[in-house]
Amino acid sequence: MPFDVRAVRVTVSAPQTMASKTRTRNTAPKNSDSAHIAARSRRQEKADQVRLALFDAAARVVGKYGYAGASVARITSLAGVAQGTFYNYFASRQDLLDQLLPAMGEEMLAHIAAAVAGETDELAREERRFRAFFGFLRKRPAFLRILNEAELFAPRGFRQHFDNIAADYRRALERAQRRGALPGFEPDEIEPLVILLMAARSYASLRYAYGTGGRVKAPPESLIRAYMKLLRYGLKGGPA
Amino acid sequence: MPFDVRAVRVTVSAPQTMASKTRTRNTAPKNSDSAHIAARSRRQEKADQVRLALFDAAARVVGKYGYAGASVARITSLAGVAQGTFYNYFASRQDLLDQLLPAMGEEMLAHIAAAVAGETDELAREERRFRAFFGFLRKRPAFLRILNEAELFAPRGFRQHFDNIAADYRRALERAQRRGALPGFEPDEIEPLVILLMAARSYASLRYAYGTGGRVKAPPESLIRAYMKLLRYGLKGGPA
Amino acid sequence: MPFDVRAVRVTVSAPQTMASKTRTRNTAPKNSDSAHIAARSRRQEKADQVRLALFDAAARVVGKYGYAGASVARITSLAGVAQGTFYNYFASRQDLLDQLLPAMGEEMLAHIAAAVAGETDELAREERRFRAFFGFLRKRPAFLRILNEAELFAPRGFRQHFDNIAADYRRALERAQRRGALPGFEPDEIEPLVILLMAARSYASLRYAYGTGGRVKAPPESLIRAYMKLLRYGLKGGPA
Amino acid sequence: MPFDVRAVRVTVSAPQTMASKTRTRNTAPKNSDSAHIAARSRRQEKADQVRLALFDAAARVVGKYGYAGASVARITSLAGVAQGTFYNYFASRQDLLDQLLPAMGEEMLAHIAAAVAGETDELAREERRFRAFFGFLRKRPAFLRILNEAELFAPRGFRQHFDNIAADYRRALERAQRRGALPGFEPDEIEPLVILLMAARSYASLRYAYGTGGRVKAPPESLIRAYMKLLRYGLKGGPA
DNA sequence: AATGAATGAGAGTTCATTCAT
DNA sequence: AATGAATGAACTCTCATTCAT
Repeated sequence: MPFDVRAVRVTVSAPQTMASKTRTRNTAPKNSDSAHIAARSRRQEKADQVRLALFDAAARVVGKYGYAGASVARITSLAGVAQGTFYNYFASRQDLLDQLLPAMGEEMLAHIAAAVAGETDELAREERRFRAFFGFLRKRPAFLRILNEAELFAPRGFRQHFDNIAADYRRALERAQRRGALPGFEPDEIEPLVILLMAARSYASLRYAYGTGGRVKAPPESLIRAYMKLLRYGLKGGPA
Repeated sequence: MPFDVRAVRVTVSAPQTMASKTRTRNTAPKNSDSAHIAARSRRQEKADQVRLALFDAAARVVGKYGYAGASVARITSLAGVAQGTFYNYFASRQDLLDQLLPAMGEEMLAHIAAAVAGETDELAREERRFRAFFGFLRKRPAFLRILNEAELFAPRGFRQHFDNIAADYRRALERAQRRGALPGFEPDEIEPLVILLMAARSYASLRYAYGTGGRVKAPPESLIRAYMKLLRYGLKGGPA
Repeated sequence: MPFDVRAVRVTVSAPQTMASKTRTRNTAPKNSDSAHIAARSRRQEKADQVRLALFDAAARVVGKYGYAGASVARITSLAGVAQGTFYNYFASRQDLLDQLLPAMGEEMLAHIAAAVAGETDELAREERRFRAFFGFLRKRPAFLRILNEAELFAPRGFRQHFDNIAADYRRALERAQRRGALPGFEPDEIEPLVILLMAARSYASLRYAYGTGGRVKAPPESLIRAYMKLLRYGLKGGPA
Repeated sequence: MPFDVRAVRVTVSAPQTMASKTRTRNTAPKNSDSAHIAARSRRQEKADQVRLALFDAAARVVGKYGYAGASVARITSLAGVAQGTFYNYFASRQDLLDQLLPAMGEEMLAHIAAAVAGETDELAREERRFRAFFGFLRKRPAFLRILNEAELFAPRGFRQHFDNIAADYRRALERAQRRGALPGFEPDEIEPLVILLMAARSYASLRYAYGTGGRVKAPPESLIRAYMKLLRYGLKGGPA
């Protein structure tokens, strides 16, 4: 299944204006009769397709070979364009690599938000988040590796993603706290808490989600039970 | 401060038999008069020194430049031997890299065990473990980076270390359970629990320990408070 | 200040017929009612504008980045047209590059001729030429670099310019000789003499005119004094 | 005819310590028994050969194709070594390219000094220098192109060479002045004079020495006559 | 006539490993 | 056992030119 265009659009547009040269080329359109406009938009469409093809190819390649194995040659070959074409869309290999995670991260956020909707109990919400995270991994198997390697190979992208997710998580916990959940935590403990919850997801995915041949496994129920007991009762794991 | 020889010895022997050709050279003793034995052991000693110098150099280099920057040239140069000499001691660059983490991991385990000794309350023990982990990072600053990058650059070593630590942790929790702590967890939830606790350490170190210029920062007390509240009361963070 | 249109026109026409496909398009007039003629000339005017914009942009770019940095992309971008448009006006990048120096050279010739006008003493004329050369460099800073790099990057253009300048110089010296100056030189020594005088200008500009940031410095008076002493008295530098 | 080893040695050693990594590698010789010493010096000899082969190949390649055509691939292929070997001897392509001209320049200086030796009349000395310059071009045909292109493609090397030559020339003229020649020139006019004389050589070589197929032509006698008349009598070319 | 995306050959450089000495 | 020079495959990136629109 290829990339979701919309999700990509949203996030990618931001770094584009900062670091890459795409979309807003410094072309001075001299002419505006309708034929030209039509031609331009047709070209724009084509360009979007190519850009997406590169994006998608990169995600697959990183998913399969890791960032280290994601050479421009492999990516363009999979996308079906010449190597040089790559540089019409991205300033550098790193530029694309850094866009990968934030783009998919947005998609993940949306996926999780949808899963949580309607649930009001905070612990139940967290369980849904946790499950939805793994659900997303199965939907986008490449994401598992992209996420886990980005810290080292796409640090800018990782930081951006991390901050995105952490901010989102933080807002959620703060809302919960205002509703009376999490009564025991001080304000300066919310961020550490966020880190710990993100850690759980990440490490659990590392341990339980990697299947063979790029496949992503569903986590065992024991993991989810343990996670929920920890959140509900702490280390003792049960009431009293 | 260079590597602790003993710690290295212990752990290294394991991967050696798997992947490297060191230590157990097939130097069949052809002669056994004492002069020869003395000569051989002197040679052996020299060899151990070189081996250790390479090990130590590798740890420093990875600590400073990361695995990706740990070229054989840099390691041998720091160790003061020729590049070719490297291959008399390790089968490949990867071979050494994979030995790095398990060796230091043993040291870490010892460090933590010492910190926990004498404490009987399980939650207090865990707090000591958590603090001792960060204490070890400060004692061996290179370990922070070695640990966090090993998963990608030294997967065999990472797995071995991971299993070591997890097994140790598991034994600790099982003992605790037998003593009546952790009453709420089923046997098959112990391993997930171990993962979650390891995750906390690792992610927290990622977020809070990296200082500038290879320095390692002490974690904020708010992190430790949040961690302990989570373990004591779960997500609600306090009693009732 | 942009290019002087007239100067360009004059010179450019020559290489055009050799190497480029411009100006003399094979647009056979199929119809000759005045409306068509007017339309055509309007189009012609537009085309000349584009052509000139490219020319001007190229001169600026070479002046700033050198021939090596004068990519078609940079030139067209500065000229405000698409890359492809370039090839409607010039057969190749090299084609334009080779036209640059001869065009500016004509302008230089005119500049120097104006400076010399009215002076009859040959040595005084040469001093005026020498000074006017540097004056022109300050007027058209880009020329300095264009001239000095053309030999390597636009050899055809350089040769053409060189021959232009040398022929002009030669005519001047021959006229001077007919008026009784330069009595000691044989006819076959005039050309070498021209070379030597051109060498002086060029090397002096190389050594003394390059300022920082594309600025052009005025040469020191000691240079001009030394030059004039050499021409007046030879290597001994003074009478007796 | 390959490079003159001695000439190369002398000059190259200087930039080596500054910019390249050759010769003085950071190897810690741990052992000093005579076998090792012998082995080392044999290796050193071999290394010198390779270095020289690369140097020589580079000179030939630049002489034939120019600096722009002097790719590492071409140089190593002509030298008969692998591309990677190049980087055992030079920090970069540019590093070697910048060493080319100074090395040959030293040789040129020696050549000219030999030609001038014994002559006391300054004008006669200058004629010998002028002729010897062209003589050297014929002896080392590659030098012509190396010299003329270095300014643009090996600016560091050019500057070094230029300063070398200019300093040498300057010393010669100052000596001459102390002996009573050049009475008309002020001290601050010596440097401009040096520039003008170097200009003459260089431009004359540009105009008269380039033959077909890398051959170097002898300059016409008319050039030398014109040069000497200019130096003897100034622009009037003859007495009175 | 104008556009601008696509092309692909070729560039310099790195580095783990080998191997003759 | 130690050496360190040689290797060569693989990498990222540039840019003049083409051509469908």
